[in-house]
Amino acid sequence: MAPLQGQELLGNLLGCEPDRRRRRDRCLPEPAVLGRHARLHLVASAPLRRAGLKRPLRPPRRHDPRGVADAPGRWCRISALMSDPIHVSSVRELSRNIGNQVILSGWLDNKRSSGKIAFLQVRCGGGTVQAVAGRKDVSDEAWADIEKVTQESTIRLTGTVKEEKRSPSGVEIQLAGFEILHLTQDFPITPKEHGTAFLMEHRHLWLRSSRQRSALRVRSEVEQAIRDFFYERDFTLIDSPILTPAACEGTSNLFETDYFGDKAYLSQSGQLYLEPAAAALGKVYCFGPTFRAEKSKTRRHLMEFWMVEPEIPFLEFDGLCDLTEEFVAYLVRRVLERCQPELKVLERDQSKLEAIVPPFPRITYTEAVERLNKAGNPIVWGDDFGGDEETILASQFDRPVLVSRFPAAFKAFYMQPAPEDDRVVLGVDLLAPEGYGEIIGGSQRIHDHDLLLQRIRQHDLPLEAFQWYLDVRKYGAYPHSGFGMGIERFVAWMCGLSHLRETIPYPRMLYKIYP
RNA sequence: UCCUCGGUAGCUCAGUGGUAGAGCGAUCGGCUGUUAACCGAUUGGUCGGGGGUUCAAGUCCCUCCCGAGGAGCCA
Repeated sequence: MAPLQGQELLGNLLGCEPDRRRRRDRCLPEPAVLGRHARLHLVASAPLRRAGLKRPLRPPRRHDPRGVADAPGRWCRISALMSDPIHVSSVRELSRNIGNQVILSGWLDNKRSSGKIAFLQVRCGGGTVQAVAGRKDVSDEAWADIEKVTQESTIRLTGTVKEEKRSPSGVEIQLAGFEILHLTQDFPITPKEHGTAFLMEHRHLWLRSSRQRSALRVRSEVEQAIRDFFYERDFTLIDSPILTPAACEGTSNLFETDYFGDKAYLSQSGQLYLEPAAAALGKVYCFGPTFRAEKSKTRRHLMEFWMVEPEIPFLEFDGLCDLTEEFVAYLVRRVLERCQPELKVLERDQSKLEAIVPPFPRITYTEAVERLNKAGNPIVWGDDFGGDEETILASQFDRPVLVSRFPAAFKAFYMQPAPEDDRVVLGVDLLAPEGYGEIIGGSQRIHDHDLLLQRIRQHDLPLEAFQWYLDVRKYGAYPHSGFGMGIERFVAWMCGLSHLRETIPYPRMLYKIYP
């Protein structure tokens, strides 16, 4: 129940008849949750006075910030002292405080003023609201402060909330008081344009801009949706280790660190650690940071990124493709449902996202090669796709396409060979539309001990480092499948951003680790 | 690592071998409904570093540094 504030507190408590002799009296719902700054003054109303009760009733919890008026059956009237403004910690709370006095602390986004009127754009709780002050509405001291306050200064303001069509948000605060908590000098990011190199040097301050705030809110929603998706389907979250003794897949470059005299590496995937856990707990997933020391210098790569990886026992390849499709459709729907303000700030073409509904087209690698050749791309069977190939393929569909059954030669060692043709493996990549490319890579894993051993040897991997991984095939082997999704690529797709660096608060890129 | 393009005021950028420029910001003044407010004035420079060609280099050449985009690799 939303706290009752200000004038709403005037009324009769607990389901009694409204006292119609006083216009402002109203009947409160039961139980009434009182706003933080409500001061209760309960007095016996006429029927109780007639019954002989003369002294005021004590309020249930006087000055309790979250007080509940819980005096069931009492026949009494509440009145509130209206002198204290209501503390507001986010501009989102303003729409239910129309007409009330509020007090709000935040940062000054921008200011526009003429000689005798000033408009302040105030950021509070991630959103912004316009505050307006006329010269005569505030004290001389407050007006002097309004005149000298600078962009990104910290301020505290008091005023009345009102609906106002001329305000960008439709709500406005008519200022009564204004106070500078900290006067900022020369905030580097001005309201005009800046280059990305400059903005990245000031990433810690760039976060305050509306587009960056929106992208990070979408990221937060996506991460919440991921956890909800797996929680609702009875998965257990397994936090895989970040420090690992050896390469998980052996192909990519790893960040090396010292581990008490031994070498250790930052994890590039949690999947291998998930497979033993799946034998213990059933459906599992991991979700955490991942590190690749590849010298990739493109808009689609970060050195540190977040990956979610589910692993499902007894799920075979077709079921994996179904899960991939269901997962992506769920996340897109959640973003559309809960991130409307953010998508509007980002000017995302939402019709492109609304089209992301099952079923997704599914083609094999061999079919993909044929399609590419028809489209004039000279790729031959056995080559891996590059960015161009992914874009051409994805552009042939209006929703993500699942490409499966790749040549074993360029895929990871643990992928299960296809039953009909052992030159290809049961791996699947999901290519997103609009040039966003590979979002998900998954596969059915080899569960036969001897075959996996053979693959480890073929890939020249250090056998001793994989003994524990082989144990999964030694003690109760089971078919299983899973996939990995890069959060930043997915968020970039949702937001329509061309570069991953804006989808993570502090991106780590080639040679760049500041701030 | 390779390829391409860049580096000029705090920021974004013009600049034809011949006097270093604009807009924004900042500072000062004006303006009672602004929407990246507007109007006037002021302020602001190691032209990325070094070397060379030239009477003269921001401009041409060499070299190094830094940045952006892409390739490979991948999510």
